Amino acid sequence: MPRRKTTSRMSDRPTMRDVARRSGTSVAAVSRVLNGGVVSDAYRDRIEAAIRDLGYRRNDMARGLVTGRSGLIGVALPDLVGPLYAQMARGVEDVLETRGMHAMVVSDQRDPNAERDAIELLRGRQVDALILIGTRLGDAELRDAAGDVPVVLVQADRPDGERPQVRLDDAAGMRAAFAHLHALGHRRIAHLSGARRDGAERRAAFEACAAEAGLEVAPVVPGDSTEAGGERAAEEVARHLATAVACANDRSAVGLIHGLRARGLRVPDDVSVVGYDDLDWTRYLSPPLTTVRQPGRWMGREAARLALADPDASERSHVRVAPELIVRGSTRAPASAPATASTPPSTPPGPIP
Amino acid sequence: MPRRKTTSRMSDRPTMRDVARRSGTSVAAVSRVLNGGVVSDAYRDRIEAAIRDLGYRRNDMARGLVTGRSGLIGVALPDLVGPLYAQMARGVEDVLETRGMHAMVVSDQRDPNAERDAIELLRGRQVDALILIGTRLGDAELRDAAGDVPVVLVQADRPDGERPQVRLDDAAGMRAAFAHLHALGHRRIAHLSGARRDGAERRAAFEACAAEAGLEVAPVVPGDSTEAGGERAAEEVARHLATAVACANDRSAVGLIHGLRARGLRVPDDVSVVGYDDLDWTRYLSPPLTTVRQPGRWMGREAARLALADPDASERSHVRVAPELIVRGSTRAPASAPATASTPPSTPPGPIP
DNA sequence: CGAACGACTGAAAACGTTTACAGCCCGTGT
DNA sequence: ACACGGGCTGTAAACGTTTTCAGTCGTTCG
Repeated sequence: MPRRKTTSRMSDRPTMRDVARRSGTSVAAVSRVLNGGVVSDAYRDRIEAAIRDLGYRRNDMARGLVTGRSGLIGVALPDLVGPLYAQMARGVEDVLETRGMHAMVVSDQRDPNAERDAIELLRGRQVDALILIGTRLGDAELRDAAGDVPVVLVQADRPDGERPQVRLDDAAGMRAAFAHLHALGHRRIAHLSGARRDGAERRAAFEACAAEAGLEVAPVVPGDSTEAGGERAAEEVARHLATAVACANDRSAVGLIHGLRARGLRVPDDVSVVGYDDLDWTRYLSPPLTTVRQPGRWMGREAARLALADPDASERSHVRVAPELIVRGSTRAPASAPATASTPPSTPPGPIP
Repeated sequence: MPRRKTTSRMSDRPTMRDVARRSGTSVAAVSRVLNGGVVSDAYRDRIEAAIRDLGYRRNDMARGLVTGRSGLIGVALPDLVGPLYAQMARGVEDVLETRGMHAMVVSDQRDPNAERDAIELLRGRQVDALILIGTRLGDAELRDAAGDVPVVLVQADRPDGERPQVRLDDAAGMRAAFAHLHALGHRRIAHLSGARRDGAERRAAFEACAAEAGLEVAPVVPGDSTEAGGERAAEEVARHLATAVACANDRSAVGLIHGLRARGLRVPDDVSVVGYDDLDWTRYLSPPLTTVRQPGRWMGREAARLALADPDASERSHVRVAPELIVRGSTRAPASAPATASTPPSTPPGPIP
């Protein structure tokens, strides 16, 4: 039996044609009802009724084909499971939602080649803009992969001056952590570094702070961004007799605390530890972790705003987000040199007796 | 200046027409090269060269429009930020990736109305199937919202016998937790219940276990799924003099431990606590949490497999995933009645010095 | 009273693909 | 020599929308 040509093949989903026929009008009228064009009330009623009766839903692919836009923003991130990235994605959704748009999220599993594929995929779907989180692609590769689609970079590996982008002010975060420790009276402060990925700036800031404060002992002990790496680092931290450690991230801070404990060192009694990231569960550790909060959701929001902004508008397109120090239980004054002052939020240099 | 009609308007992205012209062939030939049809080698070479030169990318919207399929599986989940859901999403991606398909993930923020919208959106994008994680929609609502798109349910609130679905065997998980506690020698075991959402089955299983074991004291103390709820529950747990608590989820278990500690009760010395979920950080608590692991990623994989399966194939479409008990440091034998036997499942009896 | 105007309406042309179909060319079997 | 078949190729018709443009019809102004 030949298919009736009056109805579409894909599972007989009704089309605007069907709606038009049932309501005795035309597809143009239906389109106008759907998109808020001008239609008489009588028409509108009849068409809306037909839409309900038929259970009609618009086919966004066809729509996108003719309008040349998809209402989609592509988000490529290294990993859906990392809480920070997920929060960013959510931030993006927050603002898209208010514009009737949506995010298409794909994770590239930290593989630079997969990242290119992800962008490819997103472009095929005609996304209206791309938000690249933690991209490893350089300027040229990016131009090549993204073509003419507007791109917003979030925490890019190699910042590209030209493109809109949002970055965490990692230096400021590390300065806050260091200042907190210093104000508590610590003078032997170590840094547990992270993966090159986002650890470089934090490490540089730490070294700058240490130099500025004139610390004689400020070892940088290498870690990756894992608990295991932190645990391994405990040995070296202990060897340096550091009384405080500013870590490049929470995960290695947690590992470090375990390693320290395994060596009979207590936190914060013997060693103070401050993390970086504020993974949402670190407050439930004992002691609760003092750490630097990365406002992931907010960064996602900013990124979305940039992606939606008119590229010609002369708005500033580089957003630098300031992290916030969250003081909890893993830091205190060293036994040897008691605290002199509590740390005010952003740490003007406290008086030293 | 009128636009040349030979080129498309949207940012002058090249089309198959352009490729055909440049290579002196036809769009059909180009399409065949792209989709692995039959073409002579000479043609293939010329066309591939043109594709490279022009930087042509296929427009998946146009393609989807004619083929009636999108290569997309829609995933609706309550919240991207919850680690379990994110893991499920990742599991889905795992298997789609191998089929050259992709997931379109939208989070409905736990709101049943937003969930309907999400499904609507996904349908508009012509997803080839829908994976609904933790849906609250009932059978009828679902039929209405999803129409003829194949649907796979994951951890649905109200299981719908007809549709393919994957569920965690919550009863088995709770039985494992209970058995572990009981084998350690605990006889006053409490249950900290969770939100109705996914707590009902766990609670029922607990009560069944308690009855079967003939426990005289087995209070169920109400909690929600938050740390705060767990903390509040500590009071009542203490009042019942329970020596062990099987919780409906990790978050409230963590809160409970805090609350217990605030009352001077130590874990596991005075009270053993087992969680449920195995959030990936609970191993870093002190003590590390004994808990029941939900294999989120694996569930996601199963769901994707079901979504891709031929609906007519007489495969079994109900998958029940068994959780695994992870024994760590938050449980031990009660002081009053030392352990009689170790728990068979995952704890080989370690030598006791 | 005629004409111009305004508010609505519908036909039809895109949009960039896939695919059925018909055509071409060349080699082969009879 | 002719028919036939097979391997490639191009034309054109969908797919379901949006949008332009030319109407239609009543109303209002001059």
